[in-house]
Amino acid sequence: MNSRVIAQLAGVSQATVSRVLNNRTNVSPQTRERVLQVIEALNYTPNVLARSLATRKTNTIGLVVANIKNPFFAEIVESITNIAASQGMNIILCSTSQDHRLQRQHVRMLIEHRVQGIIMTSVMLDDSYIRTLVPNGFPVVLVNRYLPGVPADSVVIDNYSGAYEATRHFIRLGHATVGYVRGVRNTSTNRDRERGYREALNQAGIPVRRGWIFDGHYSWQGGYNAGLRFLRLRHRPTAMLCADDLTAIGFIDALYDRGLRVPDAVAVIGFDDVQEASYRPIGLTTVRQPVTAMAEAAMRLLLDRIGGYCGDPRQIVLPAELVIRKSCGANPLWYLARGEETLVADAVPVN
Amino acid sequence: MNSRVIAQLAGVSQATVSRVLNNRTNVSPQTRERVLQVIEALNYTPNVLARSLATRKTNTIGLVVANIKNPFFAEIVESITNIAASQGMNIILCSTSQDHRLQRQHVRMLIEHRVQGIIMTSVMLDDSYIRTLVPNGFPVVLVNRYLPGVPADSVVIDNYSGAYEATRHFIRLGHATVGYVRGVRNTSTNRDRERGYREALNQAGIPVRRGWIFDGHYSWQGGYNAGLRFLRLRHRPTAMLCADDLTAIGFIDALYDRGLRVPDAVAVIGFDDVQEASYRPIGLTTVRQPVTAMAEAAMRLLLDRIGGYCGDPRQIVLPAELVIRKSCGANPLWYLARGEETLVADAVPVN
DNA sequence: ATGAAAGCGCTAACAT
DNA sequence: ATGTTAGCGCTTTCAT
Repeated sequence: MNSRVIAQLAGVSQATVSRVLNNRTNVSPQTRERVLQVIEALNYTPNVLARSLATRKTNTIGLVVANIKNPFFAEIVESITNIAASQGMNIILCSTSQDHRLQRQHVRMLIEHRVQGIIMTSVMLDDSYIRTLVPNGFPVVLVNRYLPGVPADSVVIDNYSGAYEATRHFIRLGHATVGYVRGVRNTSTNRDRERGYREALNQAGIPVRRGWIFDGHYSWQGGYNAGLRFLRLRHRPTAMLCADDLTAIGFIDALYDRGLRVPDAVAVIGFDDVQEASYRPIGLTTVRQPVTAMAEAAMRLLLDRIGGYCGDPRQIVLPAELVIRKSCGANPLWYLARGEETLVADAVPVN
Repeated sequence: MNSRVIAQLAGVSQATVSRVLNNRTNVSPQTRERVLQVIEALNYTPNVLARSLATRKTNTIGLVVANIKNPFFAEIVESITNIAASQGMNIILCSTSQDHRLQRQHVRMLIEHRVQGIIMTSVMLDDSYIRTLVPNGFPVVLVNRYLPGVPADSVVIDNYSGAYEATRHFIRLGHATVGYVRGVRNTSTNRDRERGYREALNQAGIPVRRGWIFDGHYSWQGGYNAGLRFLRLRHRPTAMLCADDLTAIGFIDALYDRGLRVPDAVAVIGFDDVQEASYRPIGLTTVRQPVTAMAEAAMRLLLDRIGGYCGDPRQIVLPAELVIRKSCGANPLWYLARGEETLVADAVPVN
């Protein structure tokens, strides 16, 4: 069913139906009423595809994430879909499973769908094909991970400082041996975090030991495997920084399965501050990413571009914040003794 | 840019370009090659909207979930988008935040986009407007929650039995006092689970006490609040069934904040078996929903409908499975003594 | 205030 | 094997 049959039944031209649908003013109240009644009676719904074809606007944006099951991405998706909905924008969601080919395919699909812009949360450092989109003026915003050398808008937190501070925190707590579990290696996030970790050790005059850096993949399983390898170490570090919270939890679980507890056996800090980190039995100290603020910033950048803004790329870097819980072994008294405020998280919500 | 300019530059008709694009056989290799080269050179991408308009097929399906941040839904989204991608289908995702109006609005939007079918994971019992879609022959599949009286395809687990068995398990472990934290009340899932809980107590001759049933909303916060109210009880039950895992974790966290530990203070069982339930420090006993199987079944039903199948609605009910961890206070020895296999979950993954 | 007509970029007969 | 033509269901001038 289409607007033409509505027109016929209402005894008007199809153009008039279109005017009613779009709330144009130049249509008499009686006519409008009549048209609306027919629409109602037939339960007619306009075809957005045809409209988009005619207007060359789809009001749709593409959202590409690595893995929706990672709660960090789930939170981003939630925030962005909410903002989009409130702006009358629709979202086409793609999950790439950290797969280059798949991601490229998805981007292609999005462009075929004539989305008005794309938000990508999961670019890898060698996804340089993105570079070809941007110079064409196609609106792209990178969130969470960025692409050095690619002139695209981006929103990230200061991962370097986040990791640096987390490692510093370990050192101040008295740890002279600190390890690291990596995330996906060819991502800006992992690169910056690993750099922050190394730099903090260097500046403290603590050598970085290769054997204390484990591979991971921003996943529970990656952290678990790292934990198993950690356990086989002759000399274990007393503290471990993990590339994200999921990794940290996997790491903790591996120790747990062998009867070791955190922070007694090892101190652990993660990255993201997903809700799981705050679950009390876990109590993960972590570097928070302000997801909502990131999503808002990303949507603002993207909508600016869609609105025609074509200035230089803007890079938004939000601050990282260390959220102290129990997994780092910090004791509130320790902070008190040093005259610092306790940074302890999770005030008890009252109803 | 459109296929017409490709045609011009390649010196062929636009119909031929279309043939190349659709891999039709009736086009000479040389022509095809020439066209492909122009396409490549101009980096041309066909317009799916126009194609859909012409073919009346969008290859797109709508997916409506309550809340992507709930890992159970995240897993459903992940599974369904993967299956869809493998079938060349695209997904438009909507998150309703348990809001009737919003959900209705989203469904309308999906129909405007001419999706070829809709998968809904979050219908509420009074979402009877769905009823109007189905008789029109529009493909709709309900997953997780169903709508009694609405003749739509659906995929659920046997929530009644799941809750019944979980409660039975408590009773067999010696608990004579068992409480329940609800999910969203006007959902089939909560209704069936609550019924299973009540029935198990009834059949054991244990009275159901109103004060031991708390409201929740399938959320951490709901569980946490229930936990706080639980703590104010004069006579507390010794075991609590929770409507989902998130609720259970919130409940556990509330107790934890007051210094009580699970299962020492109370035994707890959840529902879903999301990954969080298996995190070792939590170790939540729970009723598993086989998410992947549910997603596959749902997609199969939907694709059948899209393919033209128009038989009677099919209701698929998958079995629920109790996954034993430590939060219910079960001890492997206990099972051993009774000559039962231990059902304990989470075999240690080795790399 | 309303209608007629020309597109939007594609597919799908129908011709040749 | 290729071209011509008529839509798909809208929006948008341009008339009236």
